[in-house]
Amino acid sequence: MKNRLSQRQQRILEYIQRFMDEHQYPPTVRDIQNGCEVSSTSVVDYNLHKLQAMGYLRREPEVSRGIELIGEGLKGSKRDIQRVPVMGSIAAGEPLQIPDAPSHASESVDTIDLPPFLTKDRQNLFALRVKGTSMIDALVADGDLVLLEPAVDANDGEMVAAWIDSKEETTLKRFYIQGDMVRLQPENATMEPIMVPAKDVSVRGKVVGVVRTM
Amino acid sequence: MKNRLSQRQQRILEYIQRFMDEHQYPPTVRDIQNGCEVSSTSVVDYNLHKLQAMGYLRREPEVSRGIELIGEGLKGSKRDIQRVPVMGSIAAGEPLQIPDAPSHASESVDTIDLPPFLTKDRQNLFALRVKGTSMIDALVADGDLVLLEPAVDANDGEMVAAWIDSKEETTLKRFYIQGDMVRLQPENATMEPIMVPAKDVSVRGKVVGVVRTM
DNA sequence: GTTGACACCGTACATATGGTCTGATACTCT
DNA sequence: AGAGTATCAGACCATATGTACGGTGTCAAC
Repeated sequence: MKNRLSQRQQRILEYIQRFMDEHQYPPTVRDIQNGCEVSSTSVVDYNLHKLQAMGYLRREPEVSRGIELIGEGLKGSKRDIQRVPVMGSIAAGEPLQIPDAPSHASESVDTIDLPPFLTKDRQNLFALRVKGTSMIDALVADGDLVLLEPAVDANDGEMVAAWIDSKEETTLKRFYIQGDMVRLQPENATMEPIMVPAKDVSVRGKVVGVVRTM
Repeated sequence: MKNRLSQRQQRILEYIQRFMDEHQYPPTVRDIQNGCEVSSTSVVDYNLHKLQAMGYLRREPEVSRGIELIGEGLKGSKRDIQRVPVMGSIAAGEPLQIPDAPSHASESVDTIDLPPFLTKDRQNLFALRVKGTSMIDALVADGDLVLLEPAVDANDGEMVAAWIDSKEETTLKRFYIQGDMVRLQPENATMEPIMVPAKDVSVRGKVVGVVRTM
């Protein structure tokens, strides 16, 4: 299976995206035919099969307009939004559950929908509501929503959500390795850094975004 | 025209929302018929006409699945996202155009899509990219995206984008009225407030959100 | 009672639409 | 050149789907 899009497939894909931005529903095979200057429905059908095989879209057989863009096919589309869970609050010292296996069973958690300019291809994001002012100097305020990408590791200076064994809590801090210790640095002049053995701390996620509403 | 939804119309509306969240396309009249336990397609058609007249949705005649949710009908739907223009940068002193009449003609501007948890019913929002550190102490950093609601007025202490006649520029500051003067207060210890006559300053928008990506 | 508006039902119909078949054309590879 | 593959054109069919039309029961107004 060739993995590159032919010019025609590219055009069809863009047409579908454009169509779905304008209307709230997908185009028909014949819409695509006209919109992309194809002379036959069968050609469209043929290429849609190809696009489906390449994972750009899914089709519901026998269903008019039964086209769903998925994966790569969503890029650039208005509809490329991710629903991410708000896992609770952080820095208030409460234990925090992190989605390991996608715990989609628990419908109870809040979710928010994020547009692509916030997610930027990252997968399995989750969000936390910040409690407290420990990161105030890093421009993260009480009540802000921080967006995290799951991670088990971090580079010096990155802002992470980290689990501290001894305290049995997850906290939002900057991460620095110092020998076999880890320094968790709050960004608040009135607070002291936390030093813990590297083996007693585990990174849960890196902060990739901050959102504040007023 | 009655303006309340009947129980059946309520149910149909919710069904359409649910259907469009699950699939990427709207339901057919018969989907609705089954999903809402209606015994006839014509009843669905009848109620869809009603919903359309009440402004909950739009229908494209003769088009299968030609249902678009609009206005109130979008509430609670995953698709309730607003596309807002990024009008440029602010606080760097460049003149800044603000959308008065919807200048949708200018396709050149960047846009971002905002989910409902950020927009919260507000209309005609626009965004600006922050240049500089004048609001650093208000936790707005260089490079942040601020979300603004058009306004011609502000209360003391609100963060606004304001046009200053004498300087011919728009700037992001906190807004305070002092007699017939206006104090535009930067939130940066190294910067001085700007005092201008009230008649020479016009508020363009209030900040309603801040977004930062890393 | 009669009327009329309203919500609902059952059905029939036209067409919008996806799928398929047949064959043709271009391109690669041997 | 010949085999093989990818692509395309046009026609055709089955069905998915929007819509029209006639009819029923209810309820309030007159």
